Amino acid sequence: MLSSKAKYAVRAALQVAEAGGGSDWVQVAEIARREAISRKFLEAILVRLRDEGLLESRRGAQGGYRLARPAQDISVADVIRSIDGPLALTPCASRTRYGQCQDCVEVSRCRLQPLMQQARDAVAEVLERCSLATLIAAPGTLSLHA
Amino acid sequence: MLSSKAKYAVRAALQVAEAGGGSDWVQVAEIARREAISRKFLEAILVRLRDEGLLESRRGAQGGYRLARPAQDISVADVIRSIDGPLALTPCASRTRYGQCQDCVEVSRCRLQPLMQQARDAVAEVLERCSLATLIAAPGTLSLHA
DNA sequence: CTGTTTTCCTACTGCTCTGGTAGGAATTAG
DNA sequence: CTAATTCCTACCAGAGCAGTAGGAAAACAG
Repeated sequence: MLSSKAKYAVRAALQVAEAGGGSDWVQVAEIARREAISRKFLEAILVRLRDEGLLESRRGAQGGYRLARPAQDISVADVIRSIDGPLALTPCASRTRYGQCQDCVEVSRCRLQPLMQQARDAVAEVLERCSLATLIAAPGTLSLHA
Repeated sequence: MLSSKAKYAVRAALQVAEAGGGSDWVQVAEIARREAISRKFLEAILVRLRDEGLLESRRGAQGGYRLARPAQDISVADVIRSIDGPLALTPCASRTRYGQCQDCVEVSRCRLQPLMQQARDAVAEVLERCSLATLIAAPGTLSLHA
């Protein structure tokens, strides 16, 4: 399950992407209002997305956030990973942050790992293919390749 | 990420399936030894799998656990869901335990839900297709349809 | 240069979940 | 009856989650 932080993050990223084609600065308070999220809580989320290189920020009056890259170059997977970490079900199946499972005796002989990698590939395929632009463009197109 | 409980559960289920073709009673202590899991901890896991209908148990001397169904009729998804709950990334995308997300304002207009369902379908496809029998049979066959 | 807007940083809190541990009751085989 | 084994209840420490609070730092407007 995703954390609510991650869900908020995707929604917030969509708001940023939509405002002025993603090139205008959008304020936290504005996003918070539109998505009905606590402003303070949202702040922490956006700072994280900025630290991960998905957003840019500017302080002060008329400041705010905007996308660091075009909307079609930011996938939903990027956003989720920035907040919740790897998509994989086990550390040993993660490509972005591979690590050995502590409870696994020997990775090379693990019977689950190949399966876990398949599962990771399957979910990554879906979430990496879908960019913020895709999500904005058409609610209809998504169901097409389902 | 899976809990370590869920990973132990899959390994334990494999041990049960392997012993005597799944029809003999296997003791907790035996599984704990072979998989290097705390016996008491494993007990809780197996009780859960039994409650969910995947295993049968018998108390007393010569007691233990065995599969409630043939190994090819128990999927890895079944085991994982028994311990960790739904595979879906959001409640609103779960088929086995559908529920509305609290933080979601209106489900019918949620822009994430279709995508989350795709992700769920993708991971479920992999984990439901793979049974305990599949995992036991061949480490090689798995990588074939990757 | 002053005030206003807005992000940014640090710290705190209450709650639930995770990963166990402990002790003993109930049941079954021999 | 005795030994083996599951089953039940309770407990515990640490981590993570979902926020909340207060103010410092920066940028712009005038």
